[in-house]
Amino acid sequence: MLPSSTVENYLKAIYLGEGYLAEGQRLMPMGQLAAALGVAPGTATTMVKALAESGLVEYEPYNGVRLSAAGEKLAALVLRRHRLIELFLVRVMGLGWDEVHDEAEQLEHHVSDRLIERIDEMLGRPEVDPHGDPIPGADGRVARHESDTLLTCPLGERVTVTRVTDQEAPFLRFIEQHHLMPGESIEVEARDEVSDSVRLKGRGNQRMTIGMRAASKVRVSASDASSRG
Amino acid sequence: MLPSSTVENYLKAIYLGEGYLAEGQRLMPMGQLAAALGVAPGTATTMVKALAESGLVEYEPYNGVRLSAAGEKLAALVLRRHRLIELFLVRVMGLGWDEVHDEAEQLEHHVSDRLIERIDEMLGRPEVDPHGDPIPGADGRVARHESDTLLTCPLGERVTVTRVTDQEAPFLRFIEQHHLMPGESIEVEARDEVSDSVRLKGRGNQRMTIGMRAASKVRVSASDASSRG
DNA sequence: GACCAAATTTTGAATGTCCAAAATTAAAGC
DNA sequence: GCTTTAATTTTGGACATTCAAAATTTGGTC
Repeated sequence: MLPSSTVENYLKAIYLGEGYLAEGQRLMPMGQLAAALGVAPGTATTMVKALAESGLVEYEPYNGVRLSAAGEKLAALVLRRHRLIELFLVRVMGLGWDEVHDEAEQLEHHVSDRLIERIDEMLGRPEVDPHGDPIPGADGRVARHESDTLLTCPLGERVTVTRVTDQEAPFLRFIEQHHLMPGESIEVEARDEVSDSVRLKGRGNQRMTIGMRAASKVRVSASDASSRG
Repeated sequence: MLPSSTVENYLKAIYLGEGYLAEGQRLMPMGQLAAALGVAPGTATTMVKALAESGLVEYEPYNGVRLSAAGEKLAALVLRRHRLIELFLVRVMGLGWDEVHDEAEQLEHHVSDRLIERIDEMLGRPEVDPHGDPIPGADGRVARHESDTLLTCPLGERVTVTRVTDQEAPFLRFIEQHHLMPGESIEVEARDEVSDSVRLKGRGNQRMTIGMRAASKVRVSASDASSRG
């Protein structure tokens, strides 16, 4: 029995919600899951119990839920479809990177393996989507390499934007307008806890100041010296 | 409230099932509808009553069902999406015309207006899909021009294939292999009721004989003299 | 005009997904 | 250790979609 859209969405939400606790015992609280999916808490409980029945998750009542190996693979494949579709919509269909998320959210559940393979081939087996998010392989494996954000990277060093971890259209448009998209080279000049802000030197040494919440959503890596002229 | 995939499929089935009775009072029998959708008869009855409630169809108990104006428009738009997607998959994605129907069957319910508009634009606002089926406009209007089939066209005259009205992959592959795809020029040499067969002269005057059922699924129009030399 | 077969509708029930509100449990403070 | 609060689960119910099987209607036939 192939998983419904709903099941795929639950698995994806758990998969994506796993960036918040130490290794090993990482369990997603039910409340967080319900909130992520926009359903009532009771609904999530019912659904998660069903998912546990079919072996896709491990459920610890009152504690939370975690993906099983099978569930994790399935979730990765959903994400693979999502991200390939996003990249396809931007590169081939010419849509804006701020408008492809919702479309992909729908299509990810209804595109055949055959078509996804065609898309992957047509795009040259890409490794990241337009937001810099890694695209899992057809086997469900992902190359996760840890990286800093604008909140954690060293001050006064040139870094390259690798990833923008917020899919909201207004935020993405802000990023685009300020030349903070993946690939751009920038530098963090200063951070100030009190004013909750981060000062940046961007393209053409243009200065800008953004809030810490926003800064935490921009991932960067040290600009590789070998990549410059 | 936007229509579910199920509702769209019911409307589409009624729309497509309307090629069998005289004008005006054309009603689709419930049994035929149920068969087209692959559901039990009782299921179709229940659903059609609900559709009648929401004004998408007119339902005459024990007689059958017909689309309302609203229902017809909606059905046409579903078909528009379906056919644009099919053409897109063939022309842009390079899939075979025998493998795009099922894919489109899924995607037609989940593609946004925005993306459909992009596809339409990218394909140059096409009028027919890969099978020669007309693509309704964004307003739901279709240019229906009547045409013959290989069963009804004049004998011994050159005609051009315009449309193949069976989406089954094996049939489409047969058509492709025998050069009977839309655009090909052919001639019906003879028909024989007793042997239930039709003899054709195809590309390069290649002879072939096909059954009457198959012949009825290939639509043709008189080859326009102005389109030669 | 009664009867039969075929088509159709009704009935009763199942599944998947959801909610609101009540009941329960866990955690934290005193 | 009791109590309050927050999180979670349970309960009872809704809605859309489906089925199988029983009941009904319709359209002929004799």
